[in-house]
Amino acid sequence: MTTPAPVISTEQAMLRFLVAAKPPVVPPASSTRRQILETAIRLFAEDGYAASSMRIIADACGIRAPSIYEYFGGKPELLIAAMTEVLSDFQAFIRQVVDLDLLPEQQLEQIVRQHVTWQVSFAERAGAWDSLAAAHTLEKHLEADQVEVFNGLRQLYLDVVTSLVAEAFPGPHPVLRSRALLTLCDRTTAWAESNETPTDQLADQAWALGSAALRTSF
Amino acid sequence: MTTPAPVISTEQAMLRFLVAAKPPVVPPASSTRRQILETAIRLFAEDGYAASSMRIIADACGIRAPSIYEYFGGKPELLIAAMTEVLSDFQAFIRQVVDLDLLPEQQLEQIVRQHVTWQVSFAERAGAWDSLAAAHTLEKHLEADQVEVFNGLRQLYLDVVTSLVAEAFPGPHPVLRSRALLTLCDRTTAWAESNETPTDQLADQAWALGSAALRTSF
DNA sequence: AAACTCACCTAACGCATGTTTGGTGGTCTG
DNA sequence: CAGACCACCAAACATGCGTTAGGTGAGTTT
Repeated sequence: MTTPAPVISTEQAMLRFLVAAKPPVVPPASSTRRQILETAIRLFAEDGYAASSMRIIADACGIRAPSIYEYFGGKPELLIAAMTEVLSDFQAFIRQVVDLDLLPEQQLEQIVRQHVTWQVSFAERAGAWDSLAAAHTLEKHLEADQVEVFNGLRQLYLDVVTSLVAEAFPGPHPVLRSRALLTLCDRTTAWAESNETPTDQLADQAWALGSAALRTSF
Repeated sequence: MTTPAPVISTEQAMLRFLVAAKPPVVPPASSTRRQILETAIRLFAEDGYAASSMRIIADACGIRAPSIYEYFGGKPELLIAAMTEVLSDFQAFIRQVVDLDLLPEQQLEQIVRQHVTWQVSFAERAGAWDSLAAAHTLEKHLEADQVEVFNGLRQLYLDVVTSLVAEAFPGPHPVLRSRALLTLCDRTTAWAESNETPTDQLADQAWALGSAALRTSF
């Protein structure tokens, strides 16, 4: 299942990541469609796929279930659209701070801070404490080939982070250390001792914990 | 929702944790009951609550759905039994290495290693990559008061770890740093670059990453 | 041997689900 | 003003769900 994970060059990883920015295939254009999508994102993340029936999603939008079929082919398709929307949004947000001219450690810090910032906004958008755990749960309901598409997109991001970690914090197990760093980014929001902790402070904490852990020698 | 999290003394936290070891209220005694319980643990963790119907669970045990009602009052009760079993098993396993005479840092290392070891065995038992994420998803299907019971038990463990962290690695935000440490314990298994990585090595990695992060100064 | 217990079963219940059919009313367009 | 289009809907469908009722047959007890 897992390969020995060759670490590609930072430049190559970043270029691949940047190039994956495609305009959405179907422009939204309809506000009802948009509302259904946002509601689905929130309910799927909060309550899970099975617990969010088409009727419940529709009611939350002020419409009836059959109307959803005007915009989406069915429930699985709605799930794919919701997950695609979230993943694309995340990667576009990260792309804003990708800069080939930054030093590796500075680039890594920028990405960590942007990641934490996005996570805070996702928690507000979807009411979910952990976007990655939610995604993993939801993927149980998808076909294997669709899961591969999402994993491929995530891998582009993981490659960027891994190559930066390997450059900025040389040492063994760069993949494992990258995953640890990204988990800190995903979860720091949920660990906050108060809901009013400012985002900047959460980003500080994630980077402090993460950069310390990255200096680990095994 | 969250209090300023007073850190209680290590001794007090450990005693509370140890004292919570009660014999199960209902002795299993029946092998069919045991098989249903283990199957439910696996399917709930792998596929989720809604996707694991009574018929599917029963079929996996070689019986028919109504027979489950000979041993459990219903599906929610089966879920509670499954989660109680897993949480009790985990805490009993941790209890084996709780030792009031150890130095805080040594005690913490023992607990981290035991935690990682348990996580590996849980992954084999239930096919799930993250017991805590699975638990959080499943708790959506429980009544609030039952969730509180589980949270109370988890808090006993978190208190032990937090007090040890505060003693062994003095600094601000002991609760946040403890949660980060425990997340490393939960997830290191899933990050392994191969499924054949020996448990000892996973424990090494978790403790290396964790103890490095704990030295963080904010 | 009769009575009882036990583990399990088949059949069926009411209900919620995803989805399809066949509209309805309003707004543009000729 | 007729007709096309659009966004939406009520009603119905087959299916699968958790659960209950009632029964069967083997093993034990009296």
